[in-house]
Amino acid sequence: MTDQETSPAKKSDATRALILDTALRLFAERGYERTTMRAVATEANVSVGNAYYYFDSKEHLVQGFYYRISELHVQACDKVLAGERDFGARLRAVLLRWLEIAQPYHEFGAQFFRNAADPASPLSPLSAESGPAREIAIGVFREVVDGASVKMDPQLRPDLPELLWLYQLGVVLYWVHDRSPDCARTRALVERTVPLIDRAVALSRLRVLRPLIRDAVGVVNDLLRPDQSPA
Amino acid sequence: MTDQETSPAKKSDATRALILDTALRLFAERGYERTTMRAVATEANVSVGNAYYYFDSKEHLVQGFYYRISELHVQACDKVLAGERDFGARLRAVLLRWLEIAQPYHEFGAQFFRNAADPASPLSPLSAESGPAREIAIGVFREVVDGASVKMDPQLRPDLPELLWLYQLGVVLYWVHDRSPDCARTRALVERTVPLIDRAVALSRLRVLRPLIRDAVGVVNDLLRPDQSPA
DNA sequence: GTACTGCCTTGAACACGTTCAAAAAGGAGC
DNA sequence: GCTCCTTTTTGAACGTGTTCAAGGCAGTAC
Repeated sequence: MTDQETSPAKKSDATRALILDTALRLFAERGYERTTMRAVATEANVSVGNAYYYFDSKEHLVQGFYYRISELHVQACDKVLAGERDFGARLRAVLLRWLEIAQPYHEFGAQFFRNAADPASPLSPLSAESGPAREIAIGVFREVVDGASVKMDPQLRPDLPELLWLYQLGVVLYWVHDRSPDCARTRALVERTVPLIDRAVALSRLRVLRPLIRDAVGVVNDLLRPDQSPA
Repeated sequence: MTDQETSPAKKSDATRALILDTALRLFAERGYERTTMRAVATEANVSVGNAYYYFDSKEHLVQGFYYRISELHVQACDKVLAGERDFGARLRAVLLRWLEIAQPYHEFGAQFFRNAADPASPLSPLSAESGPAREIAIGVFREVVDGASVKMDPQLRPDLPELLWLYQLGVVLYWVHDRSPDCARTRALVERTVPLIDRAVALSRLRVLRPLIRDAVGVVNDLLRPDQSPA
């Protein structure tokens, strides 16, 4: 229940990293279910118990995946966002980039989200333990918004990155279910919903809509803030 | 992978029902994880193997829960919806009623949604196997819409029930995470989001919003229809 | 050197979901 | 009654995640 080694990293790190790398490789190769802890241990040349010394459970190995994807995504987004100023185009690029990066882990992604949906799991994107990774992910969307030339309800702007992150969560959920070749359907979802969001954001300036938006943002702030919700 | 006894019900039904009842009782008493198949079998006075003769897996026992809740909810909604014509009030009543009915299974609900989020699982609310139960659930929202005196974009009306069902899925997801006493936070979420939806539906008649709504409904129809999406 | 202390490593053992070959219990036809 | 076939029932055995008592293996103090 404890031991979230994010920065202190006391325990010998070489072995830890070796085990994690081995696990992620096997997950990608065979999928999550078909990768046994015994196999991970054997391939990493350690004992089963030793793997459990570094990772509290098989699920905890998955968190490495979450971090890795986030890192790669942030890197990739820096390049992708460089020349583009249009909000919709920026959002689209960021989402499609994520899909590309995560593609090798597609089958495995199902298991990831199975855990993520379990509130008891430390892997839930809303859990305190996922806080740092979540902040990074939301940061990408802050970048998308801040670097874009787009007019919108000023009340919306500070919270839009978080809302976009929630939207991405939805896209990922769809992606996880997606069995179409090369996940074409998920890409279609992005292509069709990004313009909708783009237009909705622009429309947020309409006077009639403002009170609605203000209240909606209020609900998100009061009840959906990860740090205080709902646990 | 087969054997979804929904209507044919060849196998002796008494034993099957006994096992299911026992399981649901134990789930409610001890939670899902702490209820072993051995315990279910013992309490139901059958052998472990026999339980597996009637239910392909422990997860399949959970589907019984899904059906039971749906049934109770539909029944309860008939009464609740009788006198009320206001859309917001109807929606609110239906959602709050669900929370009351599901309350005894709150801890267990976590496990339910863990399964539900797994696309490979037959328990996913979007899966073909959950089709009948889903239709019933959406039917409740159709009833909410049809019996309400509310003006809205006519393009929206046919799809609104399904959208509301998706919204309820979100509420349930929140509820599953909710650790506040008596799930007060989830009830607060309902109290605050229902008026928002009520206003949003009313605003759907605005000319400027119509194209946006039309396209959004189109996306839902093309890409979120359970029967063809995304699998 | 020896002893102590704290980190690391081990693999056997445990718990629980699941499978399976075999046996029991019905039932149909005679 | 007996035979043959299907449905149901059994419990031992298997696979896998996880735990744990025991044992190395530093490094430090003396």
